[in-house]
Amino acid sequence: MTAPDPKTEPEIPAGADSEDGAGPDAAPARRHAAGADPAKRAQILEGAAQAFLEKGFDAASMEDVRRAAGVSKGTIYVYFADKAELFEALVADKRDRMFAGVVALLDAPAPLPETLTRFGEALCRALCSEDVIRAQRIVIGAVARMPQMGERFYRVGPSRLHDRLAARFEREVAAGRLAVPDPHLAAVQFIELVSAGLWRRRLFCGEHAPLDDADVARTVAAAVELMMRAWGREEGAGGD
Amino acid sequence: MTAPDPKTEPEIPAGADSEDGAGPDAAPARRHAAGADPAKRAQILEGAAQAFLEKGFDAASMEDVRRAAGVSKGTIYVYFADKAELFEALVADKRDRMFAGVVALLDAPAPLPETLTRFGEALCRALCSEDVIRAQRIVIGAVARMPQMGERFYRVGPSRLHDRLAARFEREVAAGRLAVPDPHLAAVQFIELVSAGLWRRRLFCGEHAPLDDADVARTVAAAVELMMRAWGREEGAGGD
DNA sequence: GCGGAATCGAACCGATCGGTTCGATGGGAC
DNA sequence: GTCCCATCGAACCGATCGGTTCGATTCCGC
Repeated sequence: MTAPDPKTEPEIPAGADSEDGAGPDAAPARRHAAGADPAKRAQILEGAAQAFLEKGFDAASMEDVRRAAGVSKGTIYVYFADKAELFEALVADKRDRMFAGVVALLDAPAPLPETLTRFGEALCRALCSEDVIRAQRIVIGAVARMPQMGERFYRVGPSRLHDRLAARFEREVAAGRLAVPDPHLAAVQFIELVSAGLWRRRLFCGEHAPLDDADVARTVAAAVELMMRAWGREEGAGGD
Repeated sequence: MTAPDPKTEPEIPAGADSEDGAGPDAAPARRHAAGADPAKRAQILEGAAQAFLEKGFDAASMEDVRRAAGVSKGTIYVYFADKAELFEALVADKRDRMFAGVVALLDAPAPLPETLTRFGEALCRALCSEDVIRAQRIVIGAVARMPQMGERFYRVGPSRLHDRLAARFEREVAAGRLAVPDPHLAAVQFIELVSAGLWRRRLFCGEHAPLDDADVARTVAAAVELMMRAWGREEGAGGD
């Protein structure tokens, strides 16, 4: 319960959690203290994901979570203090996993337009995927009651992306390949453009607004083109 | 589509509802059928706005609404079938009122950059204002349970703006003042850029991410500059 | 095989909520 | 003044939910 909790936000741990089903001999079945079995914890989180993503935070009852997770209700409360803490843990888990892959693409040595395209498509697909959209809806809907969660989500997600992309832009400017006057602002713009018209629509319309690969490709290509036309130095100033 | 729904969306009724407090002699106090008094209805909606915006859809109880509105609980259920219908009516009311003013700015006879700036700033301020942010959070959070509401919100709001701005772009292209190859896509992009980095941040971070006029001006100016540099024909191709 | 701890499972509690009911009230229409 | 009806207000109902309790069970460590 928000105690002198030592879990300082880990720097996006990429992938380092498989300890249950995968490794058959790594750490098969040690005895764990109450509420300290990572496999059990993951099992609960998985059930929570199913329940919350299907019904939302309020509508999903702890009974739903229990059923989906296949554990006893009491056990859940051994691992998590209450419903809110469980949900926050779930969000933190999925969030870190999601952004880890995307942000890495920014350091590719490829030319900027190519890197932007790859990065943009990955980001767009991630942000607009069904599960992530559902999760974001729930987080956004819960911001009023759990402000720190939304704030963290934004800081670890979009905000970090802004900074990393801005850094890449600055490198391009330094190399004389880009003429953007405000790299950070441009980064914010690009990240917005990458899902222009898609993310918001999916957020409000859900399954009634599906998106295919063509949508993503078209949107990202347009974003890259707009940026390069405006600020590119090598190939953006010509005709159409 | 998706339904032979007879209640075709009214074309944004602008302003045509004041019948209560304002006019002291217009229609002072006629006897109304049960559930047919516009003033009473507005009173309930006002209370609902207070309650829902403060606590959210689930957390706000009908008792909260009743208290804020200053009416009897039974009366509420004379005017609205249930909690969901009340909320939908509230959203429809605020939504129409909000977009009406913004969309009108697009038909101004001023030059494109000036029009875009005015339109963009008005839109950005509207979308990011405290109440609207709160309302959007609630709508988004409720999409899973009330899909048609989110869909309508998007269709009457952002989607309509896309179309209207695209039409303006097309006019500019026809007049030879703009070289954008896909006006609708550009419109989507511009509307996204207008609140780039502001709307999403406000949505997730709430009051911890306030925005002042300078933020709005800077963001919109950058959006206009980006679009005009990329596609403008008269003044965008020059230096920095 | 034994002891012990983690987990199970099912009942249980207090509180809240959406929605209903019904007699009292008060203000317009005549 | 009188009737009428929309509204009031307060109690009430059934259901759900978050969270707790506690004896039964299972399984690890030895």
